[in-house]
Amino acid sequence: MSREEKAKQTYTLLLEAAAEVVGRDGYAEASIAKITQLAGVAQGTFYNYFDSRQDILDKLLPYMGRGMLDHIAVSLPRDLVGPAREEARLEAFFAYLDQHPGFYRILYEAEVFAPKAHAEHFRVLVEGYRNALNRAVVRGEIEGFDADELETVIYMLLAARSYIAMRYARDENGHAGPVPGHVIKAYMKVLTKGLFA
Amino acid sequence: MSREEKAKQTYTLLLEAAAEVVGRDGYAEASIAKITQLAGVAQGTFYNYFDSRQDILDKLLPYMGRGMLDHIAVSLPRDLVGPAREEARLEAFFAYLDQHPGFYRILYEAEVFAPKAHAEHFRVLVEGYRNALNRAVVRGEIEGFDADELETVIYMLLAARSYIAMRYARDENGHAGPVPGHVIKAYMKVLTKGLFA
Amino acid sequence: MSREEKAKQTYTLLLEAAAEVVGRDGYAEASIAKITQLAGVAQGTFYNYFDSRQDILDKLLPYMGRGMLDHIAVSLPRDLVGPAREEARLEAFFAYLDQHPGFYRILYEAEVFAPKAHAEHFRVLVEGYRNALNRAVVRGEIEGFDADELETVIYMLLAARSYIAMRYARDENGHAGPVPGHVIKAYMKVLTKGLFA
Amino acid sequence: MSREEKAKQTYTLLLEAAAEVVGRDGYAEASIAKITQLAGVAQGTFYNYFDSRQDILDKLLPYMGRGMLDHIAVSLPRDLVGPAREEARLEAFFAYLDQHPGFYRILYEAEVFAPKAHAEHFRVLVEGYRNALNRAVVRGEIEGFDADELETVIYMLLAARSYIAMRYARDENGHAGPVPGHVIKAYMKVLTKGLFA
DNA sequence: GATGAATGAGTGTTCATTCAT
DNA sequence: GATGAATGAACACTCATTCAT
Repeated sequence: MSREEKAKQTYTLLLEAAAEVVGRDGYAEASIAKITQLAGVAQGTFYNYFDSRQDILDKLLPYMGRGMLDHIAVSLPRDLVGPAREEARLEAFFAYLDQHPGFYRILYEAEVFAPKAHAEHFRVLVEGYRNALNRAVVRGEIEGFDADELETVIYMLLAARSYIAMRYARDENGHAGPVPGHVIKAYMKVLTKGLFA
Repeated sequence: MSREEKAKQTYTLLLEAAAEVVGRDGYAEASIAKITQLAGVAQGTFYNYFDSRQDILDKLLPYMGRGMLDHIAVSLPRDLVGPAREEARLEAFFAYLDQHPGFYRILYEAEVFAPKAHAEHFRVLVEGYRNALNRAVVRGEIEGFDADELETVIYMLLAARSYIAMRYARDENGHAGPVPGHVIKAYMKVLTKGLFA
Repeated sequence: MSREEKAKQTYTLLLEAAAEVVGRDGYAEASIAKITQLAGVAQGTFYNYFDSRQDILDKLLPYMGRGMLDHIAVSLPRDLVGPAREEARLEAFFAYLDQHPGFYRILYEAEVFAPKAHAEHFRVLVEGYRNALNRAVVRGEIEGFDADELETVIYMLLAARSYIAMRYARDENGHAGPVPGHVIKAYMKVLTKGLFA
Repeated sequence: MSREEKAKQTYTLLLEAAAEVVGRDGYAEASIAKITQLAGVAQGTFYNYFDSRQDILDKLLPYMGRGMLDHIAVSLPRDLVGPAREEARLEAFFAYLDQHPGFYRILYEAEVFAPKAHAEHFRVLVEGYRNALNRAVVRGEIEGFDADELETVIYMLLAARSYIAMRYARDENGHAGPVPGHVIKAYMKVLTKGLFA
């Protein structure tokens, strides 16, 4: 392995270690000592790759977030449209959560501990969703919402994801797990016919 | 003032000070030194009223949450029903937020820093909502959702509140402010007719 | 001992400890750990009395400098005038140095490690000297130097003190000691008749 | 360029870089990282030329000091004698300082950070001065000082140089500059007729 | 019950030095 | 000989908690 490759590897090693520590203990408890010990390098090595503790915390969500978006993009069948497409999107999100149990804390604590990264993550997320919904509008699946209103809807969808994950995708120990079917069903009912009949 | 009254007063003083500090600086930055200084008592005094720093953090959300629920209950016209009742609930929530700018941080950071209190707060919130929605079911305003599904809907409603507050109820400095009308409109459209036509 | 007295005592204890450590090891090697250990208090206690490491370093020279000036003032016979007064001043300085072996390092490293304190110390020193020389001018002991030139002379006198101390008042281990008589004699010869006959 | 020449060049490159860094930031802030970066070599390369950080710091003053002495020797007109020769020496020193703004810090911080080099530098300086003054004695320009006393005078002259440089040869930002004429005049008056008339 | 000085474990960060490539 | 990543000891500083007054 060349020097450059090894450096890249150490960088990733540290990032993965940080992801595990933050996912397990939260940002507040993620000390450099824990991260470097888990990565199997000396504390000083950390500072060859990151400027500060905050620096790696800021890079954590972009790193994981990219993975999540890729997963969802890949999981979504190309030809699926309408409400079914939205349902698939939600299930892909929960599937990713199931495979990456730490992602929930990394994502939702970021508002507090890595606000810039959190804001950027949301910007990207909202932008992607905006394009998806606009295509649905063009296809005639969505009617009667102007652009501003659609943005609010996007926040409602992201919000629902997050709270459903908080309530249903974790057992009493905070570990990840699958989401019951009736949850998805309720979500889809609201999106297709509203709450008030 | 009797000894007991004075003690009660100091207790409340500390709680209010903690609320202000946490609302302004967040849980992580809320040191005993800051809280006691704002309350105008010595650091040692703190430990006559609370077991530990975590103790007061755990009591903060119940204390504030009660205030919020009272505000909403009082604000809701008794005879309002149907979607209009839900709309009034949402606006009462934002009105409370506008008057208590620190509440957003206290509430949403609690998941990280006072998880027990956060869980209990949600239990109470969900319970209240469940009763409200069940009454709507009895009135025939909501149809086709079983009990489990209704719980999911409740989480979606709470989620929407929270994310809308995060996105629309704070200016770029994190200060509170009113929510634009089109946001409420979008929220109500989803609840009354869904997203997909 | 009252609380206040004890606090004052701890403050002085820390200052004395710092003086000893800096005098022995220099500013650069004066760690909080060394200072607090010598003072017999916990590391955290230090920060109840000083804002930072730099803070105590900045206070060291004023604290010691005051002692030195007092010593010289007290040592100088009131009625001594002319060159003999200057000779007595020099010897009083060396006597102080002999009793406070750490003072040399504290004073001369201050230019690097506590520049503000060093500048202020010199300001006070120069001011005092200016008054002394002006009185000698009035007495007719000094002639032919204008105010600007007198200031330069003061710097030459302070310089001589310092370099003589560096060369003659310390043994090979840096410990203090008395200054040989011929040194004083040479100093006085230059001041009374110059170098070039 | 031969291997040996290239090695010599790298050695000098490092020394010059160290001189610039120490002159600008002081010994305490002169890290290997800064020095090697300025020299344009890797950190590891440093240790092919110097044993340690202290090693290069110890070699800095001898390297610069030689330059200063050469400058003074070259500047001094051969046939100048008496007080005028001493005056020329002082002005040559300040001229060197003006051209090498970093030299002041390198020289005067050396007592703290490179004590061996500082002592050796003084030894050389004093030796040179001793020869100069002895020649003046032989020429009959100086009278009434024995050998020991002359050494003290030398220290007084070096001291005056240094303090005058500290006070008059630097602006408020620590940058170098010329010395006012009245300073030289006062210096010469003391040397030719003493302070006390 | 109120006080506030004392405590000490814990943290992020720096940097001279080493050594495999 | 040149490289630069890895090392780990050292340091200043914070803060929840205790306890004698």
